[in-house]
Amino acid sequence: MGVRKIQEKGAGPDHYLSKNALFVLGSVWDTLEDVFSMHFARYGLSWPKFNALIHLYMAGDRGLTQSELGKKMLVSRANITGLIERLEKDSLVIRNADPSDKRVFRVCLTDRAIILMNSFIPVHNNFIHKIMSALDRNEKEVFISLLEKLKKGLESV
Amino acid sequence: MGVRKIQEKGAGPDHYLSKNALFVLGSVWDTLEDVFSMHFARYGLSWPKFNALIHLYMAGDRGLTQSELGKKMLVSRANITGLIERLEKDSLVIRNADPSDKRVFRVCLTDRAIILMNSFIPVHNNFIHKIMSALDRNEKEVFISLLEKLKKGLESV
DNA sequence: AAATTATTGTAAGCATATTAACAGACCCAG
DNA sequence: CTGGGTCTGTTAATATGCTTACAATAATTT
Repeated sequence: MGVRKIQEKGAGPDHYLSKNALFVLGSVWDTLEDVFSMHFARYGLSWPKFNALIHLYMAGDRGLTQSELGKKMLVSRANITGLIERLEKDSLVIRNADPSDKRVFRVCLTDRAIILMNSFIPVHNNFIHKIMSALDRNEKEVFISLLEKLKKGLESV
Repeated sequence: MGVRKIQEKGAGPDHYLSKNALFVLGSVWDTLEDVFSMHFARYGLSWPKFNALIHLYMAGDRGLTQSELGKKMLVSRANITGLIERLEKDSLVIRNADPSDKRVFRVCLTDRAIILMNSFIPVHNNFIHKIMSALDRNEKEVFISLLEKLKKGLESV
């Protein structure tokens, strides 16, 4: 049997499994995902689906190509294929062939999606507002600045 | 064509796609996932794999049942089945039948895994220390307290 | 002891992500 | 105007998560 090292109190391998900022951040993120997931589910949506829809909503009637959508959502084209398929199955988007470029589809919201978003967006804004009301204006600013500091540090690792 | 509402500046649907604390939090989390993913990959690991291994490392020679591991990792038993299969394929864990309960396997680290963890854990500690050095001691405390405040708010939604 | 309830690990089906490889269509250079 | 490089969307394989359902085994209740 191999010998497990680093067993001292306070320096043990579990010291980053609790009281650590990254651990707390992870647990907040998990909770956030759960809470948002339920919130979106009440409207038949998911986080990625909402993300796609809001970008398409803002893009207007011309819609977006799958590539454009991928860039905005920061995911690969390969993901978009499946996501759009699922949204199509929900009758929330349609893929229109672009007459000027036979490679691309312009993805557009259906009327059903626009109606959904028109009612969901205010609900979503309230939801976010309610969550963020846990922090006052000053705390929010401090929080954002600390996050940005951490992110800058991350990017230089 | 449906009509898109809420297009006013400052109240438009994109105001929570930037400058918002949750948006910044999400983008930090994304970066964190990328950075950690590369870090783990250098040792042939992933975040979930490391997570399982560190819990097993701390559990000692008796190992953990898949259920116990799931509880510690906060994921369902169904996930553990696949994760353990993949770790078994990497020769990092073995599943020993428990003589006193025919339902369960006790999952244990192989010598290979213990050697790997003995060399990885210090590297990992340094890595986390380096990332967190973006914030000084006071900032870390403030950061954690804000995260916890936010989480408490989240749990009451 | 027998019947009911609970727990364990697995499996199937889905959603979301990744990467790598591909065919088709475009564009620019010569 | 033809070739070579580039871009687009798709596909396949994999990793990770979820839920639901199931069979085997344990534990508890009666």
